[in-house]
Amino acid sequence: MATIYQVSEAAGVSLATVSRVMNGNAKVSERTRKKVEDAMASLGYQPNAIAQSLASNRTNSVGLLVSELHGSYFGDLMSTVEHVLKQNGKHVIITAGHVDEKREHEAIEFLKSRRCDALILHAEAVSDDYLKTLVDSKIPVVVINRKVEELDENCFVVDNERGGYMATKAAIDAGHKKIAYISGPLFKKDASDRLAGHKRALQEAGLTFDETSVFEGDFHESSGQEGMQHLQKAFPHFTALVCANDEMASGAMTAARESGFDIPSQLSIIGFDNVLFSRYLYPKLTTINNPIHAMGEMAAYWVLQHVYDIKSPIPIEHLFEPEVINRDTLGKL
Amino acid sequence: MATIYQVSEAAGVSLATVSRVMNGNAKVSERTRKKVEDAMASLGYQPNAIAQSLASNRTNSVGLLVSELHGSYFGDLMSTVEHVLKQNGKHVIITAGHVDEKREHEAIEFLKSRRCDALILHAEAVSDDYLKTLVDSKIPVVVINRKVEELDENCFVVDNERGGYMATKAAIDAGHKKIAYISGPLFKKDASDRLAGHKRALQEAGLTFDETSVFEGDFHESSGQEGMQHLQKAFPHFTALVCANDEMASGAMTAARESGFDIPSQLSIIGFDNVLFSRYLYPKLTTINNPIHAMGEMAAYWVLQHVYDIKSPIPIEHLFEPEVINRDTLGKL
DNA sequence: AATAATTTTGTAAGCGCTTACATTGAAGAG
DNA sequence: CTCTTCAATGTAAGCGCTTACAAAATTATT
Repeated sequence: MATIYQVSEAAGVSLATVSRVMNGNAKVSERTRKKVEDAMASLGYQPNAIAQSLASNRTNSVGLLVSELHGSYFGDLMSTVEHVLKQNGKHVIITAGHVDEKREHEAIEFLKSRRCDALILHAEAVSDDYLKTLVDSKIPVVVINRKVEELDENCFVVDNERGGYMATKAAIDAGHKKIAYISGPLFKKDASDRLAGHKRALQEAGLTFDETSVFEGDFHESSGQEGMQHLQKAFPHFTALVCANDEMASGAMTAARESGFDIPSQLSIIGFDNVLFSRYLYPKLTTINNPIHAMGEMAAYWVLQHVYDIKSPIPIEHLFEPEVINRDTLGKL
Repeated sequence: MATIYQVSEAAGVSLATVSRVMNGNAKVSERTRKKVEDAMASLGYQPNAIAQSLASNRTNSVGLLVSELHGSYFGDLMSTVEHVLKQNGKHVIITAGHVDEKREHEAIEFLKSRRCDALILHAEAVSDDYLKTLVDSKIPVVVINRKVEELDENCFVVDNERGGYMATKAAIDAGHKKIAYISGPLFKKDASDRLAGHKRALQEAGLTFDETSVFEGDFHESSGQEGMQHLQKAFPHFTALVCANDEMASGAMTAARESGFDIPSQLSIIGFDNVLFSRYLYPKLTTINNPIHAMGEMAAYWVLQHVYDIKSPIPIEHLFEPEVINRDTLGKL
C-alpha cells in the first residue's frame, strides 16, 4: 500500500502538497497538480481513510442504527439513507440494536467509537434520557420513528395516531360496523398511537369501543395468527380487522383462510406500513403507507445540511403523513 | 472526549500502561489496573477506534458487500454475518454494489480504504480477474454465491445446478411432463447453473427439452409476470412452472391467477431461494432452499479463523446443498 | 546481603495523514 | 532596481493510539 510519503517522493513535492491536491481545498499550480496525480496513478495510491480521519477529525461516515438488518421496513430505510448519503460522498456504517436496551446502547457506543460524524437512529429500546444526553453531547443525532420530548428538531416521525385513524375510518367508510383490532406491543409509542387513532375513528362514527375487540400482538406474523384465532372467540362476527402492521395482517390472513373466511367478501383486513411484500400477498393487502422512505431521505438530508453544510434539496420537515393504500383486502359492506 | 492521555494523568501512570490495560495483552499489576480502570470510568473514557486502528493496523471490522440493502435474501445474509462477527467482538461495515461493475468496484475500494481486516463479498458484477487480484493483494477475501476459478478456498457456494435439478425433479416426481421454466439472466452463473440442472432432470426422465419452454427473466417479480404471460402463448398447456427464484415465482403466481388458473390444481409452481416471504404467499410457495444463512455463517467463521485466529466451531466447507421445501404450490398430477 | 532473574512500568518512535505557519519566488508598484 | 504582495510550496507539529525497547521495581537465588 503506497502512502502519501511515497507519492510525494515520486512527484518530487512535499507531503503537504500531495495532501492539497487530494483535498482540492488549497491552491496548487496546474503543473504540480499534474505531477502529483500522475504519481498517484502510477503508484495506485489509495488514501488511508483511517489516517485521514484521525488527522482531520472527520470520518465522512454517518452511523445508522436499525433494529434488524433484515425485513422490508429496515431494508427500505437502509437503502434510502445509503443512497442519499453516498450520492454526496458520505458513507454509512450500519449496525443493529435488536430492540434491546443493552444492545442498542452498545451499538450506539460502537458508532461513536468509530467517530461517525453523525448518527441516524431507529432506536426503540433505549431511554429518552439517554437520547437527550446523546444530543447534548455534541454529536449530531437524528431519531427516526420516535418522538422525544424536547428533541423535536431531531425527530422524524409519521403521524401514527392519524394512520390508525385512517385505517379504521376506511373500514367504517366501507360500511363496517363491527371492527376488530390487532395492536402492536402497547408499551411502544407507535403501537399505542395507532390504537388511539383507531379508537378516535370509532368514536367519531358513533361506534362504541369494546375492550374485547383488541388483541395485543408483538408485530410478528405469528401473533397475527394468534390474534385472529383469539378474536374469533372473544369478539365474534366482526366483519373487518385492522392490524397494526403488515406482518400481523399477513398472519391474520392465513388464519382467516384456515378458518374458511373469504377475503374480502366475508372478512376485510387492513394492514399498516405498506412494506414491500404486502403487494405479494393474496389478495393484495390494503394498508396504510408508512413513509419510511421519505423519513430516511429526510434524515439523510438533515445530516447533510447540518453536519456537512450541503444544502438539502427539499425543505426539512419532521412530521410525515400516512396514506391509505387501497388494494384488495377491504370489501364494501 | 477524554483521551488516553487524560486517563494516564488521572491514574498517575504512563500512556503505555493505560494502553496495556485496555488491550489486556501485557501484564499489569492488579493495583495499577484498578487505578486505571477507575480513572477510565470516572472520565467516561471511550477509546478512539480510529486512532487504535491507525496505530495497530487492525480495525476489527470486516467489510461486507451485498448487492442491495433490502430484500430478504440480503437481509438474511447481513443479519447472519453480523451476528457471528459481533459475537466475537468484530464489526461489520456493510456496503451495496447494486449489481453494477463500477459501483461494486467503488464499494470494494471503499471497504479497502477503511482498512477492513477482511472482506466478505457478494459480488455479482465485478470480473473474476479483479477478484483474483484482490485475493493476491494480501487482504483476506471471501466470496459468497460465486465460484471463481482458482479461488476455491475463498468461495462459498450453493450447488445451483443441483438445486435446479431438484426443483424440476420434484415436479417430474409429482407426475408433471410438460414443464416450463423462467430463468434468471443467463449471463449470471447461478442462473445458468440452475437452468442446466433443470435440463438434466428433464433428460434423465426422458423428457425432451424445448427451447420455447424457457423464458429469461431478470430475477424480479415483474419478469415473473411477463414470463407467465409469454409462456402461455409460446409453450401452451404446461402443467408445472419452475422459477429460478421466489420473486419471479410470486409474479408468475399473480399472473397465473389473473389468467384464471388455480394453483396448484391447474398449475404447479416451484420457486428457488426460500426467502422469508415465500411462506407468506398464498398458496405457500414450494421452493428450493438456498442456504444463504449457512453460507453467511461459514464465511464469517472463515474470517474469524483465518484473520483473527479464532477457531471455527464448525468445519469450514465450501459447497452447500440445496433442499426442497415442500409447501402448497406443487400438485400431484 | 548481594546479585541475578523476572515482572512491571515508562520512554519515545511511529501509524498516514492534515494544517498552521514559515519560506520561497514571481509579479507588480514605485 | 528595490520593496511589497501574494500565490505556491515546504516544514513540522500534531491527531490518539500501539509497541519495541529501556529502565525501574520486585522477587528469587545463593
